[in-house]
Amino acid sequence: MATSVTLSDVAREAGVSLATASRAVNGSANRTVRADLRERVLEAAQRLRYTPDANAQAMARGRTTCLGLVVHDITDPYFSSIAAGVTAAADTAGLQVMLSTTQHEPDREVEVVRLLQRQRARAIVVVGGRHDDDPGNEVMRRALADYAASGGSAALVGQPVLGVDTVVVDDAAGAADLARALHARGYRRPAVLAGPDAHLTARARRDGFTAAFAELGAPVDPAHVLTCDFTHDGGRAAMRELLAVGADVDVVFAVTDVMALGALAAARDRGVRVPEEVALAGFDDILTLRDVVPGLTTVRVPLVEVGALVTRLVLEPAPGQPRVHPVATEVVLRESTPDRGDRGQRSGTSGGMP
Amino acid sequence: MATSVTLSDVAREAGVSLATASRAVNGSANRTVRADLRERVLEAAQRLRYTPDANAQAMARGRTTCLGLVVHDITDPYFSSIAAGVTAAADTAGLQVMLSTTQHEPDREVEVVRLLQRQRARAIVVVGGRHDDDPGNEVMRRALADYAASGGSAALVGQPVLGVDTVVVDDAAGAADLARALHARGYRRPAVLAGPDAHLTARARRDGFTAAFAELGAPVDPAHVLTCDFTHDGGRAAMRELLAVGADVDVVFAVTDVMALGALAAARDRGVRVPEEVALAGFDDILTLRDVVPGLTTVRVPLVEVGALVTRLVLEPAPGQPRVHPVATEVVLRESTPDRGDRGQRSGTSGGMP
DNA sequence: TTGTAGGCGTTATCAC
DNA sequence: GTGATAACGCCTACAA
Repeated sequence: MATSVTLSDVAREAGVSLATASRAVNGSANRTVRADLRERVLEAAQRLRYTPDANAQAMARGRTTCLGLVVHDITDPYFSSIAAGVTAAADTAGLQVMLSTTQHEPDREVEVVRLLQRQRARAIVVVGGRHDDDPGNEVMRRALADYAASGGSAALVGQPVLGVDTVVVDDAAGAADLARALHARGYRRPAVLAGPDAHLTARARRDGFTAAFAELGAPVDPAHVLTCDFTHDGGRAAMRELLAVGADVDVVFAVTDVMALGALAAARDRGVRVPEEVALAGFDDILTLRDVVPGLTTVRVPLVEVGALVTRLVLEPAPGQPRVHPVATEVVLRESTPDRGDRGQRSGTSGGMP
Repeated sequence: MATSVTLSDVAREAGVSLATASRAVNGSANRTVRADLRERVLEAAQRLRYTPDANAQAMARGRTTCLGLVVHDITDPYFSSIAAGVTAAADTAGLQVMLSTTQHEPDREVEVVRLLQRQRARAIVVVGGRHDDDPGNEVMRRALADYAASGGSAALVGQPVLGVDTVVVDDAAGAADLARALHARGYRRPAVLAGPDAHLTARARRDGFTAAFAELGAPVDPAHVLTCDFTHDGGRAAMRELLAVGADVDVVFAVTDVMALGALAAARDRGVRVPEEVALAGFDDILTLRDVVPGLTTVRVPLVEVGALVTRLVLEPAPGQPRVHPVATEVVLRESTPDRGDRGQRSGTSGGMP
């Protein structure tokens, strides 16, 4: 920085030693400063417009006030809500949040952890479901282990496969609850926009959903479980596919709200009305969609709380085994899945898709 | 951090001096290192799992690789889209983003700028419309000036009243375009959920809208211009008020999409159907709403681009007067404001959805 | 090309 | 309670 006032300047101006100035500006641990001296120092600091250099403090103290946050895509309401929880909790703890986005690229995620380690972030929060690929996870696990070895602590929102404390949303149970609720509303021919097969969150939601429907005696047609990207466009593509083949389906479950939005777009493109011709449900209960009419049936995940929780977790690291903190969900029924009433029989002119 | 490998360790391990190690790890400007030596150093670094300390580098070099980003609320799609643009551009420039949220509190905004200055952020991007209160702006202006004096550069997305480079969305023109489009669709009795009176963005949108309607010979009833918070709940409260008095209105313009969502919630609460009983339009064209059915008529602001733009701007500071970079908008007509057809004259409509 | 040494701004450990 | 002074980890003239 061009010309910045240092603590030495302040000390000189106040006529005290550097040490005293330091103690006055940031109350030292045990040492204390005489009131009048501190007054003088503070005045001098103000007069000179002194601003402490956090980098220098970090060096001297051996720790920064930075917390790293890793998400895939900050425009995704899922991540931005969690991010809000993280920033709030970090703020409470007096930490700044360093935000990194990975654009859904695993390599980039590892890279970003390394970057955060360079910054000597005091803690790292990684958000995002893991994939079922050992080599990929292994790289990430290694990066986090390196980071931990350097003294930082990390935590994850996802699945406990990285050797760090993890907040785990009970996706399977939530999806099963949703399935039962839809069944109760009379749906019998569900389809699933399932996301990537290897994505553990997607898989848990898909499996929880299909298992519950099977248990209810209305097994999901395997042909109606569509793999796709875990994104808006993924949902859109899968829905388009579903519509293209004219699948006989009365409700579509997209494993995230954002994917459900993509599905909605596909339906619109094809002129298929939701929920009149086909019902739709998502997962997450993202904020922006809460007031849309017709409302999207979904499974609420307390995203902001999850963010705050994982942050508190990472800031009070526990020795020993990585902890797992489960988070419950709640089904939210809205207009996108109206009651079919007649328990599975088609009513009116349409019930399936074209 | 607990036990971290330093460059000295690497140098010793490689049998070279600290200086050589430094030059090998980060290719020094002019000095170059013999190939075999560099190889040895890099190997040693790898073996020891050396990670450069960005804080130490920042001290030695006199500049960090941090860019500060200040937004009101990261869960708001408006801000998160801009944030995405900022992080992308920052990443391109090799910078990390430090995210701070103000929760709509002006004091907090100033505080956050100071925090960023402590961190010696290389640049600061502030996002958010200004208020029409000189004292408040003066404090912020002062904080940014202090920051600039310390060698950083700042830029703003909002109105050019802070003495820094500013990206200015042409809100008035966008709102006027919207008004004309609505008029062309036959709307004659508009209401405005206007946000805070002192909020310059809100005001520009409101005034652009009302001026255009007045020009078209259908002036907005002043009683139908409602002041409210610049938030979801603000829109909701205002809409509730509007509905409570049974205002004679055929279209409601909320000055942001998020406020329009609040309005939608209020309508739903009261059992008023949109757009059958009253049409609704917003501003921003936030991502999440693009595929909702019925679509929300709005004015598109290229948010991600705005974020990238302001970041590029702040990273190539120009001497002299603060620059102003205007950004144009585009009306997007959707189903929330169907053509009234039978009313008044028609002119060609723009945009629109399938 | 390589090494030496001073300095970046602060904290912390000592004596006093 | 206060003040020198040695770290902290790295970069960079400057000297060799």
